[in-house]
Amino acid sequence: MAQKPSLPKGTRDFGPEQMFKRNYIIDTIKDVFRKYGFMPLETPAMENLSVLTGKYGDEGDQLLFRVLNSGDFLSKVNDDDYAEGYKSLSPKITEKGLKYDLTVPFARYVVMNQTEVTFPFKRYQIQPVWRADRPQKGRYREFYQCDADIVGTNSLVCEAELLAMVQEVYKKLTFDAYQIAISNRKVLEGIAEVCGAKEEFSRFCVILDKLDKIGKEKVFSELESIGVNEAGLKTLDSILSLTGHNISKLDVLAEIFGTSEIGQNGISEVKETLDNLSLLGFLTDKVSVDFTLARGLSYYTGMIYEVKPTTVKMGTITAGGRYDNLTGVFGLQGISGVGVSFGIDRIYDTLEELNLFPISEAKYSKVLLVPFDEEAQRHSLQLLCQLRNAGIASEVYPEPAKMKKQLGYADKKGIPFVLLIGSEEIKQQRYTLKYMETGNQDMFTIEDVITNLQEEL
RNA sequence: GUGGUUGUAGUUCAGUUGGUUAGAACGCCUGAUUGUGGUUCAGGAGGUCGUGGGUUCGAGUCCCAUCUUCCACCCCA
Repeated sequence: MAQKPSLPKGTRDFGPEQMFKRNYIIDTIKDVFRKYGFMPLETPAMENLSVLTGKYGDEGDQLLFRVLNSGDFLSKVNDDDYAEGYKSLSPKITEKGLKYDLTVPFARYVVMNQTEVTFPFKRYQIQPVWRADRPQKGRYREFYQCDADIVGTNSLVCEAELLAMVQEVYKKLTFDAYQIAISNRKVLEGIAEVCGAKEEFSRFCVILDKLDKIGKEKVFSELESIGVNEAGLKTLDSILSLTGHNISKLDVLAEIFGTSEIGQNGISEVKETLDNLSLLGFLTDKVSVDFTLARGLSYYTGMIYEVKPTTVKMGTITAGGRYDNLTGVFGLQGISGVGVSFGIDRIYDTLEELNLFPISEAKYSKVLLVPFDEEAQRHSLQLLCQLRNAGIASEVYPEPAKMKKQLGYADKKGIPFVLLIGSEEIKQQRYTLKYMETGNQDMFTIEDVITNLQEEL
């Protein structure tokens, strides 16, 4: 029974062309991570749900993919569980889930291996994660994250290093049309405090973050609805109206904060991060302090940052921040971490849109051996062996098909050379090497073929 | 989770107010060309019209459900 195959919603295949480009991005990021001293880590696709739930807020819990228990998953369920609905039923039939991000599994790893890891621990991790979101532009249910985190130190040198890496990665990708927005949860808390929204901090953040999307009026009216009074809005207005250089904005904000300890604290963290970044040799003109930057999962506690393209309509392509006590929920207190996450899929779309992928679309095979008959095919395998031993990527058409077919294969696959092997060649021990682009061809011994191809490399 | 949108050949898409046998381009296969690809020419194969119901003498076309695509919201990479 033939059935049309299909993919689960929000998932994709990556064909060879796409993989070349994806690998280009991933390799570039990986190189930079390594250069900054990060070590690789991988964790399972699945985690126990106890590890995942409660770490991403209510929204996040709903977006977790749950894996149904194997076997008779109903064996532990009775009628009462069923009657009480999914909240009661769910924990009895599913105990594992697909990972939602790389940070929480990393925290789990650090806790489980705390005696082995050397702090500060710097690790990078490039793996798919899954979210049961409704797919949309630049949003998939399976997508790759590309994280680098440093845990076990409070130093703001880490923040600066991560921001430096961001700039180095995009420089290597020849992508320049982006801005890094930075802020600090403590600065936001300070703002909430002076605006009288301290009690509603998380809702305050969510609303504030929408500023560039829905505009000031709507933000203000939403803030009013959570109890921010007119004086508070006026203060906020003056903060949002701040212009000029990063440092001068921060200085004015410090005056507005007055005695708000947490706010002052946040400001000095931002300043120190910027200072460290310039000591590392990076201009801070790509970085702008943005007091409306409030996003981030609920676990961020200190510096936060996100990168957006400026000339392409695209969401955040890189984001990160500091989380003071992520390992705390797993029983390891006092470990602070800070990380950054590159969204490969969105970077891909951005580079594609701006035509920034290198033109040299890598093709693997340098030469295709084209045998005319069974005897030539046997002969070609020995030549293939010599070519490969010489380090030349080469392949043979696996059946003695018509030359038209074999040359067509080389043509479509973009293999630049073919080596024709027929009875005449075997007799002479000289083979016809043809350059596909021009159609020029000549006969050489296998040694000369190898020399010629090596010169081409 | 809310609102909208999409689905016809391998791919991109036509298909009139419901009316005979559902078309095109590209791709694929064969031949022109028994030792020469990308060009050209000739011929050919390929479709349960997303799926399941319903209305009708008759459904690719209308209705309902469901899945899928894309977009916006919530939220997020």
